[in-house]
Amino acid sequence: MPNKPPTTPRKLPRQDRSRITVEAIIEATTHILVEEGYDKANTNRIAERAGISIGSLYQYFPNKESLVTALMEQHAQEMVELVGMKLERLFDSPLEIVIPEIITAIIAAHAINPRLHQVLSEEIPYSERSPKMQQANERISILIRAYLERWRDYIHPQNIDLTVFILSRTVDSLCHAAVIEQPHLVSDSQFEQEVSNLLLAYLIKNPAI
Amino acid sequence: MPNKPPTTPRKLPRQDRSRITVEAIIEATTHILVEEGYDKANTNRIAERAGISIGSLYQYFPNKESLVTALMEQHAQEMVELVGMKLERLFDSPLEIVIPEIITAIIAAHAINPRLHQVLSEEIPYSERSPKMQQANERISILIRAYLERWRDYIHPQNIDLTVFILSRTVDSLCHAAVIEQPHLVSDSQFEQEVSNLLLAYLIKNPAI
Amino acid sequence: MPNKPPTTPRKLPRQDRSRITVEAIIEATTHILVEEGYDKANTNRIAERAGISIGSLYQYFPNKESLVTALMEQHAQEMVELVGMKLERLFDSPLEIVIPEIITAIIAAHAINPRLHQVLSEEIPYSERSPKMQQANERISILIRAYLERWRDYIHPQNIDLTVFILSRTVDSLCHAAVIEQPHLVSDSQFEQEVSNLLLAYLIKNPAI
Amino acid sequence: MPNKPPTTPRKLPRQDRSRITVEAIIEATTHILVEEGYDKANTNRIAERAGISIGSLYQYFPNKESLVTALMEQHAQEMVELVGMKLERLFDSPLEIVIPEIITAIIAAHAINPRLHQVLSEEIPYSERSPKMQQANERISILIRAYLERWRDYIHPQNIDLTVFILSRTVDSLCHAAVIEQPHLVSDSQFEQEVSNLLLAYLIKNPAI
DNA sequence: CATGAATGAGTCTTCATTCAT
DNA sequence: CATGAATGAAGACTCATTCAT
Repeated sequence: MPNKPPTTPRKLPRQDRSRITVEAIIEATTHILVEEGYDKANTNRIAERAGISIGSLYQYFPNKESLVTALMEQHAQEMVELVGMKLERLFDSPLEIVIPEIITAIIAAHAINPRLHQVLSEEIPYSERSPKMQQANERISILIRAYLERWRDYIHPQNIDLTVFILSRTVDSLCHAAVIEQPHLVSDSQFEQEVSNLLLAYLIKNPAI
Repeated sequence: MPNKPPTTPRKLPRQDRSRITVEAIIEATTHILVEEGYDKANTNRIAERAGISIGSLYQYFPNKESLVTALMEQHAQEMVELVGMKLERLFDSPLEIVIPEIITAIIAAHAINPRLHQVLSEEIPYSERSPKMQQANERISILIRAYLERWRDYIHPQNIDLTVFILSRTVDSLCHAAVIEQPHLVSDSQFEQEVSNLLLAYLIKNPAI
Repeated sequence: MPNKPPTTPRKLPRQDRSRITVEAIIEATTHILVEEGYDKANTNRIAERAGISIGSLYQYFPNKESLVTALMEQHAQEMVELVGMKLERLFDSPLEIVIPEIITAIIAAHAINPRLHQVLSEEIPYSERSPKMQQANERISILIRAYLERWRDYIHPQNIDLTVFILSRTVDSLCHAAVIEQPHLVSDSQFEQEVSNLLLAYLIKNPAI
Repeated sequence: MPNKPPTTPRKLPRQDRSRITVEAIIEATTHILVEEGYDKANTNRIAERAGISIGSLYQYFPNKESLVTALMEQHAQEMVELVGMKLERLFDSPLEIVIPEIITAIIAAHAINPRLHQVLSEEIPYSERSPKMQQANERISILIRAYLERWRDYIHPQNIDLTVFILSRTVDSLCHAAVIEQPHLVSDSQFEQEVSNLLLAYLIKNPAI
């Protein structure tokens, strides 16, 4: 296997001017990705859109891939923080409270820039998923797992790892698909209600629905 | 908007030799896509792998996109047939029978060539999803809908369209993710059991689980 | 060590048209190298000069380096043939005959396109010397060695390997430097005479000069 | 012809700090050239290695070429001094003493940093040879010439200019090639002996070898 | 209808050099 | 005088597509 080029940003911006540049690059990458899609996007246009020279772009990002990676990691980080914050605050709240809250939050997160999420999750080759993203997903799994352990007595399925997998995948894919394919569902509390029902019916021992 | 190039094959192969050529091209496309991924794949290599000249490839497919589209449509068609066959045969069987059967079948379909399914669903730009695929998905939805209507009295959720959406998405994404990320789950009947539980618990009125 | 890109031509030209193209590329490379030097030379200009598109150039040569390598190997091959032919024909002639003949021939070879030889030997990074060139030099050494063994009884120095090294280096560097730095020497039989004297005085046992 | 940029250092370092900086730059250039070769070397990395900013580098050297030129001139100067010192001290010593001494000294000079000498003599485009270097070579020729004149009566070849050319080229190329291609020869007094024999046999009238 | 040589627009990336701070 | 962010021309190389044979 050839040693892959790095995807970590080249240098961390110290001065204010640089930080502005890096932000402009990220913003431009987002914009171009949203407007053109992954494989029509090109670094020259990104630089142009960012209002900087192509050389400056390469001062901060070693290659095209690293631009996308930065965006994906940023998104993954936001998701970790979102779920983390919710679960921390609601650690002692029962499933009936937590599940709808998280669904609402994740839909909201996806709805901020649906097209970007779509490009990021549907068009980026799997090979560009960075270790940092794996870690982010890992951390989310750990958070969910801890919560499920806390409420184990009230939960029907016994294989916790499998449950974590099913939960996280189901929520993510349904929220994603809703935002992309059925945007009208997003503003519809019925959708959130039904997804909650799906998960609660599965999870809860002796459900009283 | 620039008038997009066609994605339908240029001519239907009437003669045997042509059909063989087309099949070779499809096979080669599959192979290259699996080995290299979407954006490392190129038409010259596909032609080479198919054992024909690049010129001949363009005799049958007007452009690169149409190759991928053909593959995706073929796959979509297989899925329609799969679900269609199951539901037709099991139209009068209750959910407890149908759901596990379909899950098993879909997992099996994904497991035939997991990497191909991955490339097809994760790396192909959305713009290349053809109308035919939409129709295929549509038809699956119609089949599921019909089945759910048939068993409406035993089903808890009332918004059938929404239920179809949730069902199809959940099954597809879980099976897909299982095959790709947790291949060990595939040969594990527990996984199928749990996915069935997830859906049955949601769907069935007064479940007796 | 990263796996270096290949320097062998991509495909051997089968059709006449292709052979003409390859020849045009070689000619253009020579021309550009002579006119601009190694690091001002660029593939786009070479293609332009060859009257073909840049794409065609890359059909036959996988990268810039391979263009130069082809030229160097061609030159090395010519040198092997030159020395080989001379030594074969003159294998049984004494040093007093062979040395001047070879010097004359090598000067003539260098004088055909002095600037090209200069660029090839002075500006090409050592790293681009291909195995084939090593072999060519090796073969020349073997030829010289065989000749020296044949005439061993008349030769003063005893360490043949060292003598081969000294001989080949001296002839090559003097002829090269003469053609480049003192072109007026080239048409001057005195120069050849003196170089011959240098080597003969060294080699011949009990010289009668 | 475009007016070529200057290759002389921008300002002579009067203050100590400046001289240290210039030396650091030269050292860094040497290091990068040795490690990376001429055309992988770049000014940013040289500045970094020198521990200064790229801006400061351009304070002392007007362009990349001038860095290399400074190095080459330094090297040429060393060679002049080396040969000058030897010939001055040994001006009245006969060839049998002088030739081996010079060969030993030149091999030693090449052996200090073989890779640097290689890069300097094999990879630097001819266009970057500065007038100062020509002068240095000129001065060496003058020194050798003076010595040969002094011992003219004992020397066989009559054309002194040609002899100077042959001598200097032969010594330089053999020492260079030995150090680069046959490093094992360097520590071998036999090599020096043979090169001496080569030259002495040529030069000395009625040799008594 | 097959071939495959040819095309060239398009893309990533480098690096010598400048100049505002 | 030092800094290092910014510049952008330039160059290597790819690949979908065409078309003469």
